[in-house]
Amino acid sequence: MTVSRAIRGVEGVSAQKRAEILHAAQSIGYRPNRNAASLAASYSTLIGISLPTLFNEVFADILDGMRRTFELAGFEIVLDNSDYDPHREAGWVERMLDWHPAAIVLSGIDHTQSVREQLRQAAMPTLEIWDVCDDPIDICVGIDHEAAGKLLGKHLLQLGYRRPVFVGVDAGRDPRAEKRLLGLSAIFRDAGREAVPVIRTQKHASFEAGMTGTTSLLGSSALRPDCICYLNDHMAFGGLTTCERHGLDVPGDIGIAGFNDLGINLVLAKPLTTVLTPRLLIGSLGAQQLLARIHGAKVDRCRVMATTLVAGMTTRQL
Amino acid sequence: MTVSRAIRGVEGVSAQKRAEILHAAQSIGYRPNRNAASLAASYSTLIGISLPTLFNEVFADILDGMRRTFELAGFEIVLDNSDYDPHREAGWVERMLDWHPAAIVLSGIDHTQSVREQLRQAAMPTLEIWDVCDDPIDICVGIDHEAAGKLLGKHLLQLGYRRPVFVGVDAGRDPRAEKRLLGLSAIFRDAGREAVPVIRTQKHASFEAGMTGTTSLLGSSALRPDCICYLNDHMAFGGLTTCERHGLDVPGDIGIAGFNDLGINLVLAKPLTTVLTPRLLIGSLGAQQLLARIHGAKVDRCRVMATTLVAGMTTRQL
DNA sequence: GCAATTCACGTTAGCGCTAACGTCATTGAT
DNA sequence: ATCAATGACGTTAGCGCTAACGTGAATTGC
Repeated sequence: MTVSRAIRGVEGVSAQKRAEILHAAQSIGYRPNRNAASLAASYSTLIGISLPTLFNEVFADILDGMRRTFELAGFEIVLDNSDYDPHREAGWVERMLDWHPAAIVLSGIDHTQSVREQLRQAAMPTLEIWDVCDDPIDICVGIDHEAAGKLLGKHLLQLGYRRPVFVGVDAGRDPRAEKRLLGLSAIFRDAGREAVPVIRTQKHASFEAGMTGTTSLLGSSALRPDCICYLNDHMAFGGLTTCERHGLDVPGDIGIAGFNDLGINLVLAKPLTTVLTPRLLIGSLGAQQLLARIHGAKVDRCRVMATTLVAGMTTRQL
Repeated sequence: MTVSRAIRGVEGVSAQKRAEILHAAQSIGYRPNRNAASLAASYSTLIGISLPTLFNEVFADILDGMRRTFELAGFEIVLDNSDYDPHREAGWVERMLDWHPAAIVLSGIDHTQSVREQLRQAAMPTLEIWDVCDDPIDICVGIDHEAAGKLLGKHLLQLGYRRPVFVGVDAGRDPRAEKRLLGLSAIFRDAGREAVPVIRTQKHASFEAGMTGTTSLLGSSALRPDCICYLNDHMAFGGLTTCERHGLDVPGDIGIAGFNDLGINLVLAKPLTTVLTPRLLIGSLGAQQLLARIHGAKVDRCRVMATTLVAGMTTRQL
């Protein structure tokens, strides 16, 4: 028992004895068994994190922001990729809970009812990250995606665009993108325009998906957009090169807008018009909030971070 | 005990009893405690994976390839980012072993001596992925980076390039890149040229790093390269736009080559000359080999995958 | 028809820790 | 001198599983 206390750094051991014990442990190569500790103490140093995908700078950024904070606090990260499938996520949450982790992090706020119930019933500290709502499972930190869509919409409207088209992925694959589309659409509807038409691709939101979506958009004679809004900057860049390949001048013939202000935007001759999202900040703030929550402190249930419009050179200048 | 058997699907329970037990478990919401199982059985369903970073399509691809295989086999992934620091990796391996995982996956073959010793002494199934050598800790699956560097070097030489410069990151930050540089350099040295000069940036291998490195390269009057080889395609693209911003025509004034054939290459008007690496394949094959190893099967200690030269439009045409 | 085998299921012990509660010496207040 | 408080360390029990070894009935072989 004294050894256990000494190793965990718990009070009740004299400095001399502690040094003695640590030295002995070192010399025989003793390592505590974390499974046994977890079992006996009913607390854990595992944090489960479910992300839709890692092929997306957004989640890599958010994860990086969290990782550093959790690591300093001595937690290990158990990762899952849900591939944007709520049922996969639900299955993972169930299995994850069998490990009795210290906390769970989920992407966004759209989860199956069973996930919500299980996490709440287990009184598991749970962080929903990247999207926000009034009634999170436990706490949430992210941005208001609908507002971000409106931010972009207002800017495009102000620049004189009237017939935007949105290029995204299959409905339901990315609920946040749908909310941004909703906000964008609302702005144009308020301005007396029709709802923003949508082109969807089956791929994930990659450079290639931007190309695929744009090719089918430009091939369809029905839509004659004056600007194209993409799910994110990578799709937008794929779209940009596709437009140019089709002989269209950007922004002369058509405007292009992305989302997130990803790393590529720093090196483009023609930087994308986009919306900057503070991903690293969301990650680190989220992790801090969650740690506080694990330690029983009272924290805000919901933290909404600001987004910033980035006026690039792929849309008209004011 | 019968319940334990029924739930694990182990032999020795009649079909009727099993159904009865599973039904009862379902109805009371019973979930097995994995910490207890791990403690009692001395086997685990955790697999620890250490990657240098997720801001790199390469490791996201490899992880994705592994993930699917491990998931089907019922394992959970505990992830670490070493930030290319062997000592961080070593610390994580030590802590990870305290969980008594089923296996460990490390990136590359360059690890601290203590990591090698600990893993070997624990007889831990260990996969070293993305780089290969004759004496892996346990098994390895990847590509021959030096050979890949030579592949690119031969191609550039054949195209008539004589004064290449390599743009990468700080020495030691990416041992694989150093090996590719070694191969590249060897080709030009064999052809009677000097060793390939190197420009290094302190950032990670991003679009921005390509820009930064290229800016300092073009600013230095000492080097007058006829082509620039980058650590990877993202850096190459950052370099490409930077060259063009400096008024250089690519490939007219200067050639540019990347590495990996990343997703962006699909949408570029001027596709990069690069070397295709089979990342997904490496990931899934590696995972399969590791699973076989976990189950005690004999597997090849080393599997080397082929790379393919991609002749793009950022270098002269033959 | 009886021992030997097989099968379904149960009992015991222990995996390596930690919470909770001893024990005993030391300290300090009265 | 007496007793309560404090601090350092030890003892006991149990976290929830599973390996290994019963047990007792049904089946098999000869």
